[in-house]
Amino acid sequence: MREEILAYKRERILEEAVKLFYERGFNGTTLDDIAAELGVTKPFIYTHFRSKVELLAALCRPTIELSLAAVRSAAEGAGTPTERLHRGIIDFTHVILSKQANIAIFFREEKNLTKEALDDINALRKQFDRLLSQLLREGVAAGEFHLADIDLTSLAIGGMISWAYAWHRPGGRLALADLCERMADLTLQMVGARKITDVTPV
Amino acid sequence: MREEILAYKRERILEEAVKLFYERGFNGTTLDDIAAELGVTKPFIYTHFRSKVELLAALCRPTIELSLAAVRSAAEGAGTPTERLHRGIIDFTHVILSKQANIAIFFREEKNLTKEALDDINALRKQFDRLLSQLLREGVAAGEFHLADIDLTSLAIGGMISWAYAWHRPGGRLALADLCERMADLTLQMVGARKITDVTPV
DNA sequence: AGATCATGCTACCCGGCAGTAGTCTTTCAA
DNA sequence: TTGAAAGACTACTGCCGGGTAGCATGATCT
Repeated sequence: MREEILAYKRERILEEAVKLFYERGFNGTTLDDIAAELGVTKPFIYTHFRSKVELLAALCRPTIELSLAAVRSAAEGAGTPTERLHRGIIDFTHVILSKQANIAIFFREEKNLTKEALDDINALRKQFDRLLSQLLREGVAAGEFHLADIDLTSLAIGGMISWAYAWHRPGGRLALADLCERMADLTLQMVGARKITDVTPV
Repeated sequence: MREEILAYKRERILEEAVKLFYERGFNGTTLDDIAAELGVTKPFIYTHFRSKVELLAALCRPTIELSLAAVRSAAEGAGTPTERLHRGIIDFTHVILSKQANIAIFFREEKNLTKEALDDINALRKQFDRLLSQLLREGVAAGEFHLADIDLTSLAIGGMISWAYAWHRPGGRLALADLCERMADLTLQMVGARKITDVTPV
């Protein structure tokens, strides 16, 4: 109970910090701004986070973890490489778009993280890249994908999806789920796979 | 002569600013740092730029202009849509990679620009997107490209290439020209075109 | 009721840095 | 050789904002 309340306060601070860092940038936001938005004062924040940069790390890392978890569960799951890639990209895109602000903040503000926090997160990103490359390799081995350069393609896919944080507008032309689906279709086309809908109609 | 020297000094300042902003971030770099790197003092910089953010704008805008010019000249040039897209992506990728630091700075630090400067640059980006979409549309009309969603694909391509600023390491596995070529090939595969090398061998 | 503890606030410090005022030096013209 | 103008430097100012010390308030326990 005591713990839950503490965790809730922490979440509220993070929520508001994400909103303001996203709108005004990390350096354009003061702790007083965040506190004011929450209807509290600056020292209150310091009872939950040791510093402003710790706050930044706390709102970046879990989001990168989610991205990694999305591709991991798809890559290590069942199905053909095509099916797994499709699933992985849908889930990954979903993370990027539903955590759009966190992702944007991470990419923009990584220079503000401590070296330790950044190394830590970059280790996760490295795992992400390895998993994706490995999945592409399996697809090529299975004759499902047709690629000239696996590692480059992996980076290209990662970039194409990550970049969605920059242009996505919630409430735009496409619903979130549709958008994820289309990004996955584009990805399959890019790796030279037949569309999954041709293989296993849903 | 007088003018040329002035322009040269301006360029040197920008050069050093790009280097430091790229390494340490805009807010992590002081004007004293830049001045020290140049072997001059802070007021010297103020004889060439009115403020720190003007310096930032001065190093972002021309790079975005180059990107736009790259796709424009390819899109409005001669050749089939496939050839033009291929050329455009090669040139665009080349801009992104040869101006990697400037691009990185722009995407990371745009929140630090004045509203006017940002609107100005975003107008260029809008033109970029329109040109790319238009080129894709022509390719579809000509039966060369096979796309479910032209606008989305245009964003995806733009993102995939732009993102290269985040992973490219000069002196890496591939030479710059090869990298550009492969990104263009990936793009063609993504839009469902036959590789240009199948069409017009070089 | 009084003691204790948790919780959040008021009020402050202080360092860093963008931007400036005014001086010195160098150059060049007459 | 002197005067003026340009160009760059020294030496400041002022403020913003991260971080903290210590106080007030109110709940809980005895």
